[in-house]
Amino acid sequence: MSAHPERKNSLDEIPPPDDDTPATRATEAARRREPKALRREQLINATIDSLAKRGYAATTLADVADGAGLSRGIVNFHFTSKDNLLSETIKFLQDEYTANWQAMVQKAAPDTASQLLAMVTADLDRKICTHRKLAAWFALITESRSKPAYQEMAWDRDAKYRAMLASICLKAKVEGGYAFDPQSTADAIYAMQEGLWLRMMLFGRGYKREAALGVVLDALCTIFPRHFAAGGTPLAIKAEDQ
Amino acid sequence: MSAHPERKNSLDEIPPPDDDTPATRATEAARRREPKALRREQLINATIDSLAKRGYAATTLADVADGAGLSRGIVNFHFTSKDNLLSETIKFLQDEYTANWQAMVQKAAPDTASQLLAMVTADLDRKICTHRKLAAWFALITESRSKPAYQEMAWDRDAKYRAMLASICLKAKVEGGYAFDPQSTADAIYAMQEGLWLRMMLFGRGYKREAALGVVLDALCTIFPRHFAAGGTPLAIKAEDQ
DNA sequence: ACACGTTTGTTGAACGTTCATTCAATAGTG
DNA sequence: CACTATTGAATGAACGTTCAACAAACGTGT
Repeated sequence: MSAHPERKNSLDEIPPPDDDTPATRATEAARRREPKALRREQLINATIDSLAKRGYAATTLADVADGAGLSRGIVNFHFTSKDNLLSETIKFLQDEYTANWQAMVQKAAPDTASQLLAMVTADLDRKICTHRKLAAWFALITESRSKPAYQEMAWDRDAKYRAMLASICLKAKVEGGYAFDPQSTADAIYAMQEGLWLRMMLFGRGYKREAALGVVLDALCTIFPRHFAAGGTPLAIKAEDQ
Repeated sequence: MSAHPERKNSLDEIPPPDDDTPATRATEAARRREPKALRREQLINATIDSLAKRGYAATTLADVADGAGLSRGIVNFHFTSKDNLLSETIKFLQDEYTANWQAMVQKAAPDTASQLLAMVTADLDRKICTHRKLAAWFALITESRSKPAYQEMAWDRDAKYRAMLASICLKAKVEGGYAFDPQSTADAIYAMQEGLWLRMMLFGRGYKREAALGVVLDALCTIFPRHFAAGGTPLAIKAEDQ
């Protein structure tokens, strides 16, 4: 009855639990049974796709709905308004970002160099540092002038990351006897990473994750020469001198 | 006859040559005599204002015209289309940016430290690093996904700056006996500056030019310890060792 | 098991608004 | 009188939102 051929959302699609009706996967019926949260995530993903492909200005609800393989009115049912959809999208991206680096730092070894390396590589992680996610994030954050809610979220995200980075830089300074100011150094590193994000976003196929990673690792070597070996970036754990 | 009270363009307004009619500055008549290029610049300035204040999505031709104190159809007369107006605006910003750092580098002393300092402070110059210009630039550049012309301009701008910065880093490396890779270091510095731009754009009143300048100078001290003294950033010109 | 009303998710057409663009009319200039 | 710059109303397209209709799933009583 409907004209939607198939839903073709981007990757990270979770196959539904496959509960009953094992036969031909009655698509229409199975789709309807998916929980509300899944449908919301599907629409957010379609929004990210649209933002990345067409930019903020050209992202329409019709395009989002088409991208998700659903009909026109669907977004207003799940998100009540376009503004709200975009708010939830930026929230999704920020939450994913913060959760990712926090998890990576927790998983890393407790020594200073490892912690620093974890924070810095988290930003360039495969999961976070996709072209579409970067493009969507910049498209949204750039419009934050007119949306105070965005700005607040961005500030929050920033504050958490900066504080953590600064505390690690302080530890490194004590251990390595460096002369730098910890907060200033943390700001410099953080700014460098956002600048590399911008480059990756702008020049997609011309500046890849690996290139950015190389720049970051080189920078760590020159800033923390007693914590990182010159070559690639094996970390020389410091413990002998105080 | 018209309802436009006064034109209230932002700063850098060039007062018209004030040629004849010395009396009360017959506004309407004087305005009409201004050359075409001036009117175009006026409209571009109004566009930057609108982009900064309302964001890309909410920037309309009506708003630009109002900002310039002119009527609705005026933009299409001078720029034929909105797309073209935005193209010319981003071109204006990029040209101003490139001309500024090139002039500052040329004016600076020829030693490595001075050249480096000139390049780096040019980005944070009063003339370039205005909140409205940053906001407008990000708004436009972020939408470059859908506009290949923007991307090409951005690539050009980047290439010039990066090449110059890399060549200076190479000189510094030879002079100072540093271990870093020159291109990688140049990329790191450049990325850091764009990241600081982003912060300034996002947190307007919460992160000022002076703060960013401090971060950059500190970074120069740690990266080029033989070229920059630790305290503020007086540059210790290197000439004695080879 | 089955029938039936309720709830929930979904659709697509309709509405009203906003906006870029066009253009005929007008005013200023040489 | 040409010519150029400017105006403001008209046009038509695009978009967000609303809503009546529909369909599937669930609950209840039998």
